[in-house]
This record gives sequence, C-alpha cells and structure tokens, in this order.
Amino acid sequence: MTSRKPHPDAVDRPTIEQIQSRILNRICETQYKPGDQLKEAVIAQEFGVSRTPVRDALSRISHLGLVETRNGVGTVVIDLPRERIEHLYEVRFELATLIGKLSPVEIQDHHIAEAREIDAWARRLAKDENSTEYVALNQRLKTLVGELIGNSILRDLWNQSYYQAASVWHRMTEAVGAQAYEHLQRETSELLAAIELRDIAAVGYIQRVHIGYGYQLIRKHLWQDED
Amino acid sequence: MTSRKPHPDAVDRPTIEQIQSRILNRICETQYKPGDQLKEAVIAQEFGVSRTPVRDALSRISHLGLVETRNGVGTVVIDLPRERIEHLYEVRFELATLIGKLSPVEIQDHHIAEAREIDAWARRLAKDENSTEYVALNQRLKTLVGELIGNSILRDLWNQSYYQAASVWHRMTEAVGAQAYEHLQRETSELLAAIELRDIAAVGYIQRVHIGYGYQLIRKHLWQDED
DNA sequence: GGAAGCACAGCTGTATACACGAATCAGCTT
DNA sequence: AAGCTGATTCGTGTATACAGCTGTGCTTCC
Repeated sequence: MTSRKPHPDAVDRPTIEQIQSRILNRICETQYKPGDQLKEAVIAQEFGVSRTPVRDALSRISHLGLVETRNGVGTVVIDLPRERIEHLYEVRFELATLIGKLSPVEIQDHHIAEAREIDAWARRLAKDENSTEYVALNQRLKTLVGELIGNSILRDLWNQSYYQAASVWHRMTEAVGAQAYEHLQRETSELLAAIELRDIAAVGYIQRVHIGYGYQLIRKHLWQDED
Repeated sequence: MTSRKPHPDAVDRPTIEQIQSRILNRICETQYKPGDQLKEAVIAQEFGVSRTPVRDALSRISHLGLVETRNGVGTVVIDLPRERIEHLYEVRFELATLIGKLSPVEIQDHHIAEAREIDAWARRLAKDENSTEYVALNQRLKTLVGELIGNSILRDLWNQSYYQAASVWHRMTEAVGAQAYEHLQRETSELLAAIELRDIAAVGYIQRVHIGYGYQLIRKHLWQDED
C-alpha cells in the first residue's frame, strides 16, 4: 500500500521557536528599534504562516521585557529605562563571578577549538567592520560561554539576561564604531587564553571585567548628557 | 429594533495572566503533580474560555521549565531532575546575598506591618497546620521579599526561580509535616526582626540561610535513598 | 479658527474548524 | 498465546472568522 507521504505542497513552515529566535535577533540587531510596532499580520505573512504561531512567539518574547503587546495597538519594542539597564548590568556583573563558582565544567578540546575560531573571526572583524557579523559573533560567543556554565539554572538566567543586554549594547555600538570591535577582539583573545588554560574561573572574571567595561561605555555614550 | 446588545450577559472572562497564575499555583500546591497531563480543552472549559487563552498561558509557563507541551500528547508537568534542583538551590543561595547588595531599598513602615502580619500568620499555622494556607503564606512572603529587592532585574530572576523551587519544596513539605511549619515560623520571625531593624542585608542573609536549610531537608527526605 | 465629538480603519483578543501527530486497542497472523 | 499491524480516538498545532479596543482624521458646532 505504501502510504505515500501526502505532502500536497510541503511548505516547510518555520517552527515557533525559529520565529521567536528570528524576531529576537532582529530586536538585538536593532532592525526593530524601540517604539517600533511589530504587527502580527505582517510578520505572519513574511514567514508564510498565520497569526497564531506569531502570536505565540511574541508572547514568549514578552517575558524578557523587550516587547509589550497592547490591545488594539500592536506589539511595541520597549525602550528600556536607564534604571533597568543599570540593574541589568549590575546583575550580570555579579552573575559572571558565579560562572566559575557553581558546578564548574571541565573544558574540552572542542571548546578550545571554538574559542580559537571565534578569536580569529574577531580579529578579521576588527579590520573589516561589519555590524551584522558583529551581532552573529557575539551570539556565537554567548553560546560558547553558555556551554562552559555547568549550572543549568545559571546558564538559563545568563542567556536570558544576554538578550536584554544585547539589545542595548548593539544599539550603542552603532554610535561608538571601531571601539566596539577592538573591545570585542580583546575579550575574545583574553577568553581564548583562559580557555586554553582550562581555567573556568578566569572565564567568569573576564566576563565580569568586560561587562563592567561595557557599562562604562554605555554611561559615556548613551547617558553622557544626563549626568 | 431588537436589542442588538453584543454581550448581554457579559461574563467577566479571566485574563490570560489570571489563568497563568492559577495554573502556576496549582503546580506549586502539587494539585498538579509531575507526570500529570494538563489538557487545554479541560482547563479551557473550567475557566469558561476557549483553548486559545489557555494555550497562551501554558506557553508562558513553559519557559519556567515546569511544564513541557508535546504535540499529540499534552502539556505534562515536569519532574525536575535532581541535578536541576541542586543547581536551582545553588543559584538561589547566591542570589540571596545580592538582595542586600544591589540597589538596596529603604524599608518602609508598611513593610514592617506586613512582616508582622506574616509572622503572626505563621505562628497560627504552626499550631493549626493547613497546607493550602501554607502555600498562600509562602507566596505572601515571596511578595514581601520581592518588594525589598531594589534591583528590578534581580527581583524578576528571584521571583522566577521561586516558582521552580516552590513546586519542589511544597511536594516535600507533605512528607516532613510539622517540621516545615516550624521552619517557616522561624524564618518569618527572623525576617521580622531584620525588617524592624531596617537591615536589608540581613534579609538577604536570612533568606540565604533558610535556602541552605531547605536544601538540606530536601536532600534528607527526597534523596535519602540515593546517597 | 479652534476644539470637541464622531466615524472609520487597523490591530489585537477570542472562538472555532480543521489538519496533523501520538498512543491505544482490537483483530489478525504466526 | 504472543506479537505485529491498522484503525480509532484524543490530544496539540494551525488557520480563519469575528468581536472588541484604540488611535486618528474628519466633520461639525461654537
């Protein structure tokens, strides 16, 4: 009988998580800027699905506090208030220390290999600036660091707060330009050294230092007029 | 003209957040136990709404890792693996210290009043055990501590991890009985003392101590056979 | 000319119908 | 009798229609 795969017009519909991820990236890339309203119908048509999965994706994103959907209006991208950004950096600053403290993992060879690739990419980017690749590289860095966090709960919190921080950070890098690329390259090279030494605590401290440095940059460039 | 009233009997439909909160509480109260499958249709009928808002609520809860919805099966309550519970307590143990460290708030008179009421309630409960009220009191305690966390991001993470911990904790209190009520009463009285002194750092340390103590209880009663 | 009110257009919130996936059980084969 | 297979049933995943809310621009009245 060979029940043939029906597959009338087998459109490979994107899954909800893919939609969610794509939208999140667009917010982090500042393709969607604070104040923009994301209309479910538009996104739905763009992805070739109905509003239902898009609604679901947006609803999940709203947990991060990056968007807020208002009845009759749309889902608008939030402009994080300064206080919240301060709190965010304070928390990430402290969480960074915990990376090497809670359930440290053993660094594997493939971690080292990945760190080398990332560092090489960062060097290339420092010469040939490209904001899209900059975002992608940061994501890859986030993934690597995430794999080095042995405590699963901490890893979740870390990743979660990453997206909130990234949306602010990438909005700022557009203003500072080359400085951001240099900064990233320094971070990857320090990280590579720590990983090659299989020193997980150092990884955490390096993250801590660069979070602190990033916060100073934000204070200087985003809030210079308010102080 | 016939009365074109759109909705004469305007039933006040529960909002998505109310549904979400109710379901979460049921998981924490262990009314929904690990392995149970929550069927959208059943919950929808119970709340007098369609599946759509229920789906939304469940989808939001799923990000806490307490439930997982599988296609064709249902939304099942997760039995948190031991490792994850360990990680959870590790993280909350560390987060507790940050309560008094990051953006400390000034304790107000109404905080003291609330702490007194909570402590009085805990004393009553210690004599007249009641598991439903026990859960409710813990929630009220969570709310109070949350108001004392000045860092908004930390507060979010704290509350978020609360629900994960509560579902495990309340499942255990059924086993230990009176000991849990005594423990809670000690916690509230210590907390009251710290709050009356307007010592926010002490609040954090007290939480830390009791999280550590709670973890010991879990190790003893839930995993005694595995060690 | 200005301000208040009203109608309209567009978006989200909800309900419902249908498609698809998974598990179970009866009936057949071995 | 045991194991496999196919149909049935019940669940979630998706699409769509409609109801409700909101902001806006026009009209109208002062």
